[in-house]
Order: sequence, then structure tokens, then C-alpha cells
Amino acid sequence: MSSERRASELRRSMPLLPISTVMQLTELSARQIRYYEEHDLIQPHRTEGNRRMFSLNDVDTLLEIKDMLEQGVNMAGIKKLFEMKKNPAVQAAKAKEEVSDAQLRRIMREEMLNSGRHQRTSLRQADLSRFYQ
Amino acid sequence: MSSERRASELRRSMPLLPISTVMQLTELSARQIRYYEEHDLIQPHRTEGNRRMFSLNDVDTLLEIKDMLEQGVNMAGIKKLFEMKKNPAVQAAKAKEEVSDAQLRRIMREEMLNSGRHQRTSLRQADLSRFYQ
DNA sequence: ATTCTGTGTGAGGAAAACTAACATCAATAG
DNA sequence: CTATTGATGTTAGTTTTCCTCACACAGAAT
Repeated sequence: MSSERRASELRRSMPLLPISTVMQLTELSARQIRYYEEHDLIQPHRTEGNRRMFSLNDVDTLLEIKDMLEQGVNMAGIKKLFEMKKNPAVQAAKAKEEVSDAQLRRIMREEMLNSGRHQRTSLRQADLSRFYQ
Repeated sequence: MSSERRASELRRSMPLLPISTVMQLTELSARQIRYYEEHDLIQPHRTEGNRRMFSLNDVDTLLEIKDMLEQGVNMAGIKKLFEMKKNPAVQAAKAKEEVSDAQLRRIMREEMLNSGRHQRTSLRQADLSRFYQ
């Protein structure tokens, strides 16, 4: 009944990684990573000495951001999509899997119109529906 | 069919963590971690700039080392135990789970006597059999 | 034609990590 | 009992990594 401590028990939200590691894992530049933080898409921890420390969740988020950018979505669009992900209506729909693509698109459109009174056109760059199956 | 990249796919042998993170994860001092490396119990990677980068496997190994030290095994004993772990005979026995405690102890004793012609007494500090159940 | 967006780059400064050396204190050996 | 060894602490001096801030720039949007 010896030690039960294991590195595999790591919480995905634990701040473990310096920016250099995250750069390698995501193939993003430090500039890009900091820019996305500036736009509040990630909130890495800070050490006492003000160094950013990233979690595995942060890495996943950055990979999603990279993906969307590569597909032509701009920052504003990504922000909206992330907000939407937190939306209880969307989450419930996704969880129950009782939505068709069309329905999900409608939910998303409503949410966008609802919260996007400003810069209404900012999402036109790409078809967002691609990002939810 | 979007991105399949995930931080959860991380190989446990990937060098991800700086020493500060490993210190927190293991509650070991930098001095201790470097000392164990000096004694070849871990082999962390190095960045281009000579910084140590640790894998999750390294963290696990360090936790094992800590465990053994706390139970009174000295470095020499830990080295032997780690060598034993790599021993095909022991591995096979463990894998097949067809060994009793007594049998495993005998295998280990033989291995110790075999490879430990020098400093035969260095392991006396603690009962090694505790470390294999 | 001008503004906005996302990213590159460089300067200057601070934090974190490195090696090497010496200090310490308990356990072991002689 | 004294001397040695083993594991760790501490400190000094250096190098690397990361930080912020500022300016540059190309392509897209207005």
C-alpha cells in the first residue's frame, strides 16, 4: 500500500508550464500567446515573479484558437464562440445531443444577435457553424 | 472533423516542466533534485540554454525517490532498486503476478548479492522488501 | 486612402536557473 | 570518541528566459 502519488493525477487546470513549453506544444509565438491573453481568451497564472504559467487546459484553448484563426475566424469571432460555449442553453443542447445542425446554428445566431449589438459584422469572415458539428 | 490535437495526448516522457514546477509537484528542493540527477536517478532534458526540463515520468521517479528516502533507504539502495526494476526477471515475475512476497524477496536478494559485491552493507538501513508488495 | 488587426522585432530590466564552492549535521566507520 | 561520509542548505557570480513597452508592417476592412 505504498505511495499513491502520481504525476498522472495532475489537474488539467494546474499551472505547470512556462511559455517556452507552450510555444513548442502549440507552435505559436510568445507574441501570439500574449496577444490572446491580452484579449482575454486565456488567463494563465503568474508566478510570484510575474512569469506566466500555463495549464493543460490553456494549451487546449490555444490549440483551438490556432485552429479557428487558421480557418479564417478573427479574434472577435473566437471570443463570441468561447462565450457561446459557456452559454447554458448551448451546453445543455450539446449535452443532450438533441439538436440538429440547423437548430444549433439558430441558437448560436440568436445568441450572437443578442450579445453582439456592436460590431455586428465582425464575424462574417468565416462560417462559424463549422466549429460546432 | 475539426482539430484532434489535445494536450491530453502528451507523452509522459516529453520534457515539459521547469525545475520550479517540479519542486512544487514533489516538494523537493532544487538542490535535492539536482543531487538525484547527479547520481543518475533521473536524466532530465536540457534546453539549448542548458536549463533542465522534466517529464512527467521524471516527476514520478522523483516521488518514488522521495518515498524511499523518507522510509530510510539511502541513495545506494535506491539505485539498486531502480536497477532491479529494469531486470527482466523481476519484470516478468511482476507482470505474470505469479510470485509470492517470499519469492520476490528471494529474487531481489539474489540480484543484490550478484551485482553488489562492493558496499555489501549499504542497503542495511531499511528493509527493501517493503518496496515491492 | 485611411484605419484596424494580428504579428514581428528590439531594447532594457527582472526573475529564474545554472555551476561551483563551502557549510552543516546526523549516521557510520575506525 | 574522533574522523569520515552522505544528503542537504546556502551563497556568489553568471547566463538564460521571460517580462513590458514601443514601434513597424502587411493585409483586411471601412
